[in-house]
Amino acid sequence: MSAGVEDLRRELTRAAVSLGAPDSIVPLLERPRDPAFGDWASNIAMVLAKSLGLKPRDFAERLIAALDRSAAGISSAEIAGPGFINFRLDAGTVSRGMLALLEASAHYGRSGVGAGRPVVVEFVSANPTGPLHVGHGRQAALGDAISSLLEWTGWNVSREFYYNDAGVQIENLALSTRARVQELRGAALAIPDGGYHGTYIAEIGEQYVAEHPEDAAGDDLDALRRFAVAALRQEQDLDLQAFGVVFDTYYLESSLYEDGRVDKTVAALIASGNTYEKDGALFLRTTDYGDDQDRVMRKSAEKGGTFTYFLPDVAYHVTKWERGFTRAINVQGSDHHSTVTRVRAGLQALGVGIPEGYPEYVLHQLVTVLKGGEEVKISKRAGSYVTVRYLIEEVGRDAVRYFFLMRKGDSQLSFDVDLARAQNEENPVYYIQMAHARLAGIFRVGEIDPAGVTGAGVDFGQLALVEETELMKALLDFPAVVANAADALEPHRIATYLHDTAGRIHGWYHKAHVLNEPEEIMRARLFLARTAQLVIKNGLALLGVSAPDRM
RNA sequence: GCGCCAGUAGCUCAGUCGGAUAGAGCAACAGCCUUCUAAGCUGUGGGUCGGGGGUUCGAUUCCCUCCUGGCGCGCCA
Repeated sequence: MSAGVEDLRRELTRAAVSLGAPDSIVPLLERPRDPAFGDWASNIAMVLAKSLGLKPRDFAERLIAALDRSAAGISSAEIAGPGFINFRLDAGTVSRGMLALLEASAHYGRSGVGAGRPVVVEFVSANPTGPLHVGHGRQAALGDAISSLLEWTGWNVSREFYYNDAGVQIENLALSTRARVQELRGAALAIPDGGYHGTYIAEIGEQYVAEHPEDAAGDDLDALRRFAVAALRQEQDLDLQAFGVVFDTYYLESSLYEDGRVDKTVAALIASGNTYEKDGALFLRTTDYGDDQDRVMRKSAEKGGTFTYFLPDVAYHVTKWERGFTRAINVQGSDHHSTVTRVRAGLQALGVGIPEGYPEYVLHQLVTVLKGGEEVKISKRAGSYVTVRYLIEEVGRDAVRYFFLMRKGDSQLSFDVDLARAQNEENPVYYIQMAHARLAGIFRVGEIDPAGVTGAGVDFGQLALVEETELMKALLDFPAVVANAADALEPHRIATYLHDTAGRIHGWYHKAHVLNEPEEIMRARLFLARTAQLVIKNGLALLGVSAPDRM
């Protein structure tokens, strides 16, 4: 956590408890809006005063009297307004924190609350029926950043991609490919209902014929299916590569059928007594677990007698648990939010000890794409949609990543392609990268090795500008920001923090010259430049965005 | 009809466990380059935090209700 703050929190707790507060009290410490108030503020006196039968300001006074300032690492504590207590950290606390920052360097911001426990983060999980579209892009950026946040807070993360390579949609893919193959031979195009109309299917059809001259008519549906799936998987892999996202595992839906897990799961659910048959179909009593209606697991014979999608989904999540992932996070589009209750219900119905909130879900709102001032409809059927690859080629990987991460997942996102392209010079990601590049420029021009900067001999008294003290405070906040963002599974907090911190760096850079200043000043400012650079670089790394030394 | 998400400056959005004068970028206006990157900095203007009620020392934040928008509610996946 932020250097000094935990000491202050601990000492504040001790003092409050000694005055009669409950042991469980955790004082809230926050940055005052106005830095003139101090470094940290607490409302603890207002929270506790009533239950202790005191006026807030009176209680605050006793609390301050009970504080051991040196243990708390503060130089002053003042009562303000209705009963806030404003604290100022002593100089030693700040300088120790800054030295610890440099010491940690590339590791600064990491913490160990995860204690090496395993967590599986599932994201993208696109069906192999087309290239990745802009919605997958948001999910890829979000899932990867959440994974990084968890890694930075000590979790043992596995990034997983679930492939729906079984079932109706793959059958439709095979049939659509066959229709294209037959079209090549002069037949009228006959794409089935629920099939795929995109022109990329035609390209796959051409490749198939070229590589399978023995089946120029497309009679072998099995071979067509395998070929099309392989081709689209490769396309998606290339998309992910271009985006810089690497998965640890790919889990195939088809394997759940092959190894009997689907059948086993049905049997277990029936044995649990949570199912019933109606109109020839097998239902699971999901209403017992909060769903608004019971769901079909296996269709009636007249509908084919096959399983609905959600059964293999349950079987799949059982494997996550059995593979030792006591924590599982699914990143999905909000259009799938109805599956949340269902999957959890299925896992609970099995009664195998999986906790109620398993898996956790991060749902993001959908992305609309604007182009030429008009919304581009994302439709696989019509074959018209904006791909991840296109966005990357247009505005670059860093900008795409940052755009997808700068907003809360709960907010709808409208990605204006023209604007993103035209915005090249006013893009927030460049603003942040520029802060890093400017700092790197100081070392380059001064011919100083940034890695050689040490805290030795730095006189922190030289860093007395408001821009400098405020920047140091921001830098010392970074670990707490990372921890909070990881806890909330909200990478946009890192983006917001970086933008704010970059602004402080630009302001400082403009005001405080570094090179060719008197020795003491230059040494202190080089130290600040180096530490600020590290924080920006670490933060951008968390988001999967590069931190160039020169722009 | 029911469920989930959202509604904050002209636009796009932040706002942590309820705190002090609600913030940033873009857009607008006025300034700043012989010194480490002007992809930058400084300043100005701009708000019924969707409406109404409630809880309390205090509500953008919590509760209720209504309005608006997106998504979902299938023996599709």
